[in-house]
Amino acid sequence: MSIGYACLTVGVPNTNFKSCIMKNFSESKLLELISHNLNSLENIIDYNIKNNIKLFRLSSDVIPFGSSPINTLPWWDLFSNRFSAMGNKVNSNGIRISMHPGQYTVLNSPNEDVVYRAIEDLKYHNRFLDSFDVGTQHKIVLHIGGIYNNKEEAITRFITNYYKLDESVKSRIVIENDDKLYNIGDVLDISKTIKVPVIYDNLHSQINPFDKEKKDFHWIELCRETWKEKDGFQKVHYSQQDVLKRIGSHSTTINVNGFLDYYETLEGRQDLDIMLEVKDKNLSAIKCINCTTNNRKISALELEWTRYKYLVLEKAPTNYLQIRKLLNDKDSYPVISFYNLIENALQKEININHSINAAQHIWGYFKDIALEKERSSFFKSLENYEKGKVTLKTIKNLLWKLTQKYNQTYLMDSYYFIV
DNA sequence: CACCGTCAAGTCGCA
DNA sequence: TGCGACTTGACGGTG
Repeated sequence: MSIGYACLTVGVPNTNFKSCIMKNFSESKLLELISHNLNSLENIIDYNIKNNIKLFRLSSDVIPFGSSPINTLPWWDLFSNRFSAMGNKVNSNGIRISMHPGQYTVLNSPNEDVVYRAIEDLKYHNRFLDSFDVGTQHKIVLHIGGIYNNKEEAITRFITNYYKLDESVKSRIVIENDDKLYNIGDVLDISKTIKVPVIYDNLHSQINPFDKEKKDFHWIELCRETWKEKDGFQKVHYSQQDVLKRIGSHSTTINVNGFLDYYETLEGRQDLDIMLEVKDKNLSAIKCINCTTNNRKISALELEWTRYKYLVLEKAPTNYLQIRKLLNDKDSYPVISFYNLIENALQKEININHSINAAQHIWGYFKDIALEKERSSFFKSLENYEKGKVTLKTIKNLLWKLTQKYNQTYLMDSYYFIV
């Protein structure tokens, strides 16, 4: 079983993607953007390898205007060396990649033009994955599309248009239930005709159920039948509702207790990959991996603690002390209590005294090496923050600059700087 | 450097 | 029939 995350990272330097608006489009601009984005993508892959994350969705935005007629660059050729290098890393580390065109790629539209663009977009996604030289278990996830006042016809159109796709594109397509129009029953039905694997999304099914009496595992077992040998392990999407936001909004982080409730219903099945859809991305991936791994070593939690500790200290000093105590027994693996305390701390409102205390802790790394003007600048900012003149972000930016300047590797990976 | 409107895509609900 | 909402992260212009 692999657990992974989608497209972007949180708190990993040099992993951002750039784009431009059509108005500023030019070939040289495009070359520059692609080159930058491929660097970022390789950094993400390196990060995933280092953190033992074996499942990752590639962003569609790596090649700006990837399927647009304005992009006539043979990027797969121009950057073939870069793709090979990344492909080797993916293959040799047993990483499974995937892509997921957005909600605007609609294969079943009654508008021919829209369908044409959808087909072009799927070709782009397939070409992108092909550039890594990976097999057909590396999938392209697609929703069914719109209804246009006649669901039956819309489904027929989806099937007809699916058959128009190239064999190589079809070999990667998998279909997913959505939160509005096509529930898991609909998607499984479509799969019966076109024999395409089905991804079960738990949150979509909760919002748009076929039969709300049926549990997640029921659907996962039915979907399992749609995955063949050449498709690799069955994949599912897992996410939780953000309680403060609109129905369907993904949560900030994956709540460990909720995830484990779900995980336990899977009856120990290991031939299943779980793609998390969550705002804190890689952070939740590491969390869920640590919660489900058979390799229960406290060193994994200690490593996590180096990343979370100042954020916890800033939000909840009590939790900070509790976690330190929790990690004292080196033969234990108190993973659930550990993440419960972290999640609890991060939910708390910022308290000005606690945040000043945490900033001073970080300052401790620099107090003996910083220049006098850096010292005065820090304390001046701290004073201004206390008076409400500047935000905490200013303080953190200042400390982040010092972290980089003085190469404080221990602080480099700290989530403290992700405001 | 912080802030915020804009961009890009297609569908659907509502005047 | 046409317009606004929906979604997302980055752009790009302003202060």
